Amino acid sequence: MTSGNMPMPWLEGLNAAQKDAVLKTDGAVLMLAGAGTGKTRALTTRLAHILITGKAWPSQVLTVTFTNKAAREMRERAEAILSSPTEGWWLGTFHSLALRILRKHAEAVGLRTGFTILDSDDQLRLIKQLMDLEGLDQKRWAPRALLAIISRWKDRGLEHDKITKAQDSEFANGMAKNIYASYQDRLRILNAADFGDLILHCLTLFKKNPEILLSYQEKFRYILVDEYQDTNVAQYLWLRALAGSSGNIACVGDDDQSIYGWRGAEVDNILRFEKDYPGAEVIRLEANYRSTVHILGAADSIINQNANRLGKTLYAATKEQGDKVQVATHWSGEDEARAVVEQVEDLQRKGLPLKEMAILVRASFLMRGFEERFLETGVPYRVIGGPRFYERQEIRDALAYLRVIYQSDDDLAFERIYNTPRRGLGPSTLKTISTYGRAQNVSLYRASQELLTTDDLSTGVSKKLAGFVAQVETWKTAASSTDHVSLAEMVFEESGYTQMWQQAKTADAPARLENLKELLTAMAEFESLQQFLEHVSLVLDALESDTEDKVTLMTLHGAKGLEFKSVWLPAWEEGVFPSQRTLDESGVKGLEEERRLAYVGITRAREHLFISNAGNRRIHGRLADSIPSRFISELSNDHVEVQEGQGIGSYLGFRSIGESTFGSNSFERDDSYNTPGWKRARSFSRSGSATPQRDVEAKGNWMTSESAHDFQIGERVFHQKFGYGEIADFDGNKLFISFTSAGDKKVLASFVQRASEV
DNA sequence: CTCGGCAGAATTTTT
DNA sequence: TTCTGCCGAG
Repeated sequence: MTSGNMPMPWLEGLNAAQKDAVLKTDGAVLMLAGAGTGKTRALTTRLAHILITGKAWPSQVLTVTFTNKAAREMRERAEAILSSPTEGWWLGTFHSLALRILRKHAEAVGLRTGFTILDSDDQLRLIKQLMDLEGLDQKRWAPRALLAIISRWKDRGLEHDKITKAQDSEFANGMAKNIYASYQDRLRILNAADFGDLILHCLTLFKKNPEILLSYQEKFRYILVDEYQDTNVAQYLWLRALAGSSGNIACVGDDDQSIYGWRGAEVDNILRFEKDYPGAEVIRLEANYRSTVHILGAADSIINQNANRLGKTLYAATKEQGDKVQVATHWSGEDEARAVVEQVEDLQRKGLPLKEMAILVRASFLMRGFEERFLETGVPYRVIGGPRFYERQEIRDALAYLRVIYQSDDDLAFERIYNTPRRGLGPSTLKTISTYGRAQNVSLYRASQELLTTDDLSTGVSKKLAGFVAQVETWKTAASSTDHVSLAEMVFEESGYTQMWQQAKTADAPARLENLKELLTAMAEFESLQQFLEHVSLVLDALESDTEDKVTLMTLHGAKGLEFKSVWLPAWEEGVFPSQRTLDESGVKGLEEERRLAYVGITRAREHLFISNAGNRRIHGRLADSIPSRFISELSNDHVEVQEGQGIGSYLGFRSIGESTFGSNSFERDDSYNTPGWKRARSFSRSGSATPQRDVEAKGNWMTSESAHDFQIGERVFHQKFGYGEIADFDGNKLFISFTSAGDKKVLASFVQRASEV
């Protein structure tokens, strides 16, 4: 390299392995990067290095991530190093990059320009329609399961005509394959593609048009891939096609963090990298800059139980031994939540900010107990997860309106909104429209227009439908003379959609209105409605503020890539974690994936880690006995400390953690009136200052907090999470409220407001 | 067409 | 326990 003496300030602070990963730009490179080893930094620096040293132009480097968030982060870091904007770069998620290619060659794969992208909701509705058509009983065969089967086929790069007997599924006696075929037919007619198609269509495009593939192979002189362990077969083939034979491809991944096998990810892709790219360089990043010795030791003791791995040992970059991992057994799930929240408050008292703490659970139903406890004690928390922004009902409805205006033959969008808000048009009218449409081979919207000129509809229905069509026509006209944001505002208003939510008396209505506003903000960043619609389903993300000081509550899956100073991993019980269902469905392979999930959870912690289980847990409303997870016994004794004072004894089968005594049982329901949270809540309600609140609902006028004696028994009140209810009793600053849908709860007075004031 | 009441199911979900 | 989807009454 001629640049041997050139100063390279961007390499500063990297360790030897990281520098290696940056400097070996040519040929295939696999970076095996353990948790917390600075892989994103290495990858971004590599990208910057290629550009700064002039090895390629930005347009000649393909950088692939899995999430928008990761893409955004890489962009920001690259911008910081290069101090130049990254617009136009080929840096993005698999799906957005594939879409970018497809938009240029839509006709080559049987789509027309401006094709729409289906999300899971659209997909499911289509599947249901097709199952109806085939006369399949949806009680016997779950549409969701069928959709999953088809999606997995797509993940494996299989088109419907490639499904062999061996790959066919038991589903409805082999009907899955047929429905897959008709599903693809429908998509083509609708001029739509689902997420899987974005990759799959690219593969078809490359296969059928070698010259197009060649042009991309020549264009992309370097390829960089993040989270390689999560790629599915289709994505793997996509990358291989683009890398061509010369293949300057660098992939970063960690086989130990592969936790999306159930979604089609193939750990095999990473395991066989060296075979795919002969002469590939393998670089191991093993210096962990995140966690203490004990935490890494615990993580290692778990992941070591897996047989199928490339093998890599994380060592702590720090000498800091830190605290041992705290392991505790609780009587019940409620006790566990109580204990965890107490620990949270304890650490907060010692000066640790809440945003440095996280509770990571296996499944979202486990969150409830913690949420309730947080609400009761007044500890601010945020839930991460739940439906993605663009998957929310109100967002999808709003988008459907815009799609009907922009592309009136979008039948899925039409179906979605033609009776939302209620206009007295139901399934039977839809049936008439769609029968007509199918006969005349026109879209639902067109069919509606034509039907209005006939007398096939009753006068009442005809009038309502005519009103709706006329409205859409007005908006279409307005679209040419109004900017897209104002148009959207106008549509939401005139359609009565905003009003529908304003009048809704459900607890989440205010948040939904807030989301609609956020949607408008997001739209403003695009130049036109068309541009916005083309990208919205791939790019739109809820903006979450991580500046507020709140405890994070999320699933283990959601936590990948994040880190916190203190982490709690509750509900380590057989059947819950590892999940019984995974064990049943995927056996040892599933168990190993669960174990990797445990590994991911542990390695999120920088300084404090708490692992716990409960002997009794409410699952589906039923109280179930449970024994501690086998993962607890896999933790190395050297790095673990069994917490005294809240255990319930080893009779539950808590077998292998040394001979530690569990201390005396203390089942005392220690009253919650002494905790910092309660005191805080009390001062809040006096001063009326910021009150803890579930994040999504944090914007509203509820801040005018009340204290308990402002209320009367029997009064109707509103609570942001639980909705409407009636006050049954007081207790200090807490109210016992009987909620209409959420049942009886004890909540802080500062959380509720008079129903009449909502 | 709409609303209310009951039966049945119930992970994880980067796009 | 809690949500969804279906069926029957108004």
